[in-house]
Amino acid sequence: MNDVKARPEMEWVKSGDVRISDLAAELGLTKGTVSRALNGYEDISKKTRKRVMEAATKRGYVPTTQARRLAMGLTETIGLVLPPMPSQPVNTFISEFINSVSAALHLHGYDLLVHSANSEESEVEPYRRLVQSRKVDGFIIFRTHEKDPRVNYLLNEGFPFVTHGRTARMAEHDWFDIDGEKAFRDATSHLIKLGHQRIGFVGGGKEFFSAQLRLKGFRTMLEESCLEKVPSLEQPGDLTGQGGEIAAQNLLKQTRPPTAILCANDATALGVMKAARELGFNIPEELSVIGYDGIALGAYIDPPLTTLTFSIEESGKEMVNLLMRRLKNPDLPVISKLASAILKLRGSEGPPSSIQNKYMENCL
Amino acid sequence: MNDVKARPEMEWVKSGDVRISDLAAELGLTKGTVSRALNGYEDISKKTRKRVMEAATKRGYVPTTQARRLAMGLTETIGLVLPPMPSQPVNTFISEFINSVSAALHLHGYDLLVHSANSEESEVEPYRRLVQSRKVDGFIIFRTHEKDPRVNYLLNEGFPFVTHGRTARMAEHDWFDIDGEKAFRDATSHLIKLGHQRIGFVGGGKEFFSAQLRLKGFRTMLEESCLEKVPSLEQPGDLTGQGGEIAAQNLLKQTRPPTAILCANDATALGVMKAARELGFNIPEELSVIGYDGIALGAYIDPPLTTLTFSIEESGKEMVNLLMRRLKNPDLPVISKLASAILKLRGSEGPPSSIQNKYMENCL
DNA sequence: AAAAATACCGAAACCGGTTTCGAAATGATT
DNA sequence: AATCATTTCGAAACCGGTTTCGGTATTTTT
Repeated sequence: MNDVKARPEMEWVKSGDVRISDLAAELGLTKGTVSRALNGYEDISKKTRKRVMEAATKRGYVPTTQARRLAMGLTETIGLVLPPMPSQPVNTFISEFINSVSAALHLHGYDLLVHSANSEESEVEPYRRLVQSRKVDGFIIFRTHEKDPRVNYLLNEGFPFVTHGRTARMAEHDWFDIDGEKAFRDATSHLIKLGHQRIGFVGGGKEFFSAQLRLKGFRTMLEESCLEKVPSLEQPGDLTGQGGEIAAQNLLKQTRPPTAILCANDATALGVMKAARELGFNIPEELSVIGYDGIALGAYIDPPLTTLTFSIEESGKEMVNLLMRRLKNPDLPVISKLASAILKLRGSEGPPSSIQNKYMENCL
Repeated sequence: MNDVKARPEMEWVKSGDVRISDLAAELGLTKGTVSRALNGYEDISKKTRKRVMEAATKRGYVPTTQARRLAMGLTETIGLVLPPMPSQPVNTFISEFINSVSAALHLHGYDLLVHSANSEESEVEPYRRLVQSRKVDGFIIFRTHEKDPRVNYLLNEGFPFVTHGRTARMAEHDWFDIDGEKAFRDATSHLIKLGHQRIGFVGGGKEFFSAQLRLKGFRTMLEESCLEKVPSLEQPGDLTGQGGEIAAQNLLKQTRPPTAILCANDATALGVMKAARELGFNIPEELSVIGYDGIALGAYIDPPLTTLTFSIEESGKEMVNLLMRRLKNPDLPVISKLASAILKLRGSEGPPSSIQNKYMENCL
């Protein structure tokens, strides 16, 4: 890229053209010495170090990452595999999550490698490839299943990772999770205090462990409040808007439809609201709806969606902390962190139109 | 990692433990020969090649990516820098986009490095770092500005990249874009045919080039239809829900409010709808609203949001194609691809309540 | 059967850094 | 001033591959 024409006299710092050997030659030193000077080794005189540093900044020297990493035997890269998303409606979570993870990693000098999963191959295949080709030092995994093949594979391989969400083997790996059980106890309690007696639940499929915990919280609170558990009021879902629609139809077409519906995530809640509208249920007068995720967009719909929300940024940061700790010392005991979601009231819930029974504080 | 205790007799294929030198020693060959055998060089006998290949698969040999890339002088990695997203409501676009780009890159053997931008530093800083440390071979850039510092930097540096969106210097770099001008001509035409005479426009800030083109399409169609251009009906926005709210208030509180509002994206449209509800405008009877982006979630609100939509997957794929071409041959002439958005009618628009003037096909 | 051509593989340099080890130069000690 | 301890740097190996070059061994040609 050298122009034949003479350029005006200016610092022509075309970045990326100076290697450590160039610097060494220019300074009359060896590569090794320059490297040690730049990396703060103690066996370099202040004078030499100063000379090297100045030359480095003057020439705009930046070490080639690939070479440094090869020499040091690490990739300084963390892998994140996106789940196949066939027309997932509201995956606003993912981009925010990626953003926060990436930012947190950057503070530690790590890069984020985002890989997409091919829905035709096994779920672990992308992980296997990344491990075998040694492209990453560890993984961030989210949307865990109770029996998660990815977790099984990595545990077996002894490869570092942190999950967002618990698994059946959570005692064997670091994890971060939101206390969905408590969140749904809170939400259920809130509805009961408003006077609801028949509360529906639309969960994620049972493959997602988190969805089960949310269901558990729902049931627990029902029991504590002496409300009978009605199986037909618990509908499965697939965490999509469409899943919410179908589930809501099943719920609302019953002879005694629920007066409130708890949803395992916001996308589901949007589907529920849509179906409710189409069936002529006014929200929140005739039907209360509560979601989970806290997507910002929920504030813009009518009525604004009451939801359980948590800090995605904090999630990313915490997970990165756990992972960095693990990378520094693989033999440390497993730790985990459970954060809590808070109920953000926005208006899609309220007292039932006809309060059948008075709310009872203590049940005996 | 050798256990002292004897293990049962099984193929102990712990992946990632075999190097090319191990293979070579095992076969009585040199590294170079093994490498050439594996990479299909012609100067290897069929017999030797077979022997090498079999040993490789048997031992589960996979070349270490870092070493290969260092030797070959390329990173096989593309960078994508996320814009700072301070509570952006609807960024579902981003995750889908990342997903499709990542998948497309994978087909070419490339990885995607996702970097987050720190809002405190200059917009080009992340790019500069990635270029200088030679972490990537090229960039995918989106949300371009008319005068885009990132584009300026990379062009000056001679570094490969493709943009999603045009810029002032679009003749100098490859780009992919949606024909927003045409899209908004179509949408405007649709509204006019429905009988609307006073149409509002909520644009993105003028820093986004695409927003300007959309505005241009809007104006063009107004002119072609002999509708006067009313400056007060053109409101700026910032592509967020909140921006939409503010803009809608400015529009709807006027003495002669518009009967329809075109929005530069769906997030804005949601804000507009929220403000309209609060001001007592029924949609679509008293106010038509049209968005742009085609976020899946728009189908779940009430009324479902009519929007201009395009294939994000195709966008990602096309951009990757452009970039791969550029990497293979940096000296090829600049090319670009313009895709079109289609108007997806979902119900948030309709004829105005009172048709003031009859729609005129030709204006003379 | 000798010469020329070809097939096949080893040797070594290279990519751009890091890190260990030892030697020379400097300073401190007696 | 001779001895020992420190400071400071050079030399070389190494990370794990790729690629060029040249030299045998094997065929093919005459």
